[in-house]
Amino acid sequence: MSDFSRRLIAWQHKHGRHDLPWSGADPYRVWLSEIMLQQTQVATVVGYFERFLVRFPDIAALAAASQEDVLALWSGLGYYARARNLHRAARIVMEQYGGQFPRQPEQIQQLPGIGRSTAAAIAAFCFNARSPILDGNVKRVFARQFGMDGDPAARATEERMWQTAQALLPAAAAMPRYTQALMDLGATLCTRSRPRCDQCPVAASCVARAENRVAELPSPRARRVKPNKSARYLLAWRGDEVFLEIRPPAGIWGGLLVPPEIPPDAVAADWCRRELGLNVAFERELAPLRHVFTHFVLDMRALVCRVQGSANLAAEAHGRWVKAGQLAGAALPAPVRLLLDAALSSARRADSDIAE
DNA sequence: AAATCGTGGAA
DNA sequence: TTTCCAAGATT
Repeated sequence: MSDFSRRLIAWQHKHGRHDLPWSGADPYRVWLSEIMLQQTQVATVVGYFERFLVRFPDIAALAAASQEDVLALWSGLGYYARARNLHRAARIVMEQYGGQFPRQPEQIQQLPGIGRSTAAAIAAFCFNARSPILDGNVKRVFARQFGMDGDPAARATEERMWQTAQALLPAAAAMPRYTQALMDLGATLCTRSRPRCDQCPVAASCVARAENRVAELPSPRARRVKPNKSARYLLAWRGDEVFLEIRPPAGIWGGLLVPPEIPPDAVAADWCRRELGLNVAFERELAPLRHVFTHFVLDMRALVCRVQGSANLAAEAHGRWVKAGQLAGAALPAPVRLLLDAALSSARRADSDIAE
C-alpha cells in the first residue's frame, strides 16, 4: 500500500465524515446515494434520500412502482435520467439477480445509470472490491497532489488518473474507508476554493503545494456560451385542475409533467382548440421566469387560461388533469413548480380582491 | 468525442 | 450579478 493511501485512511478514521445517512448502509441505500450524488451536493441530496426511502424502502418496492411515482420523488433534484435509469435497474436486479444486488464491479456497471466510478464506489463500500473511483473529488485531489495538468474532463487526463487511482489502492479490507477518505478529503479539505492545506494529511507530498500552484489546479474546464431559448406555456385550468403533458423520454425533463408548450407564432386559443380540443378563455399572463440550465438559458412565459365547457376528451390523449392539491407530490421540474405556484397564488389574490 | 442532461450553493 | 461546478453517465 502507498504512503498516500495509508495517510488518507488514518485521517478518515479521525477526521472524515461518519454520520452521512448512507454510510455503512446496505447496497440499495449505497446505490441510491451514489446515483443521487452524481453532480449533486451532499446537502441537497440528504432530504431527497430520506423521502425516497420512506416511499421505496427496498429494491422490490422501487421495481414495483410506476416511473411517474419514482420521478415524483426525484422532482426538483434534476438530471431525471438518473431516476429513470434507477427504476429500470431495480427491475433488472429483481428479474436477473433475484433481488440481490450484484457484487462484481463489472456486473454492477452493466446496470443502467451506473458508470465505472459509481460501480467502483458501490463495490468498494459494500463488498470490499479493489476498484478505484474517479469522481470530481478524486480528480481535484490527484491534480493537486501529483501536479497533473490538463482539462480533467479530457480523455488523456482521465486515463492517467484512472491508472494512478488503480495503483494507489489499499488492501481489500481497507477499501471502504479509503474510498470514503478520497471523497471526504476532496469535499472538506481539498476544496475548489480556499483549500485547508494546513490540515491536509498529504500536504507534505503535495506537488501543487510545493510548487505554489494550489489555486491553479485542477485546470478549469473549458466553458461554452449558453444559447438563449424561450418557451410559452399554457396553464389551462378547469376548476381546480390544470392540464399537464408527459414529456418524451429523450430530451430535457424526460418523463416529467409539464404544461403544453405553445409555438411562438401561434394564437394561444386557436392552437389550444386545434391541438388539444380545448376551448379556453385567456385570463392573464404571469411574470416571465428565467431558468438557467447547465447548457442553456430558458425564458419562460405562461398564459393562464380557463377551460370553457366540460367535455375535453381530445385533451386527455395528450396529457392529464392534475388537481392543485396533487401538485406538491407530482413529477414536476423545479421551474414548472414555480410557475404553477405563481399561478395559484395570483389566483388566490384575485379571489380575495373579488371578495373585498 | 463532444453534447446533453438540472438545480442550487458558494464565492 | 456572474461564474463555477458538485460522489457522472449516456450517446
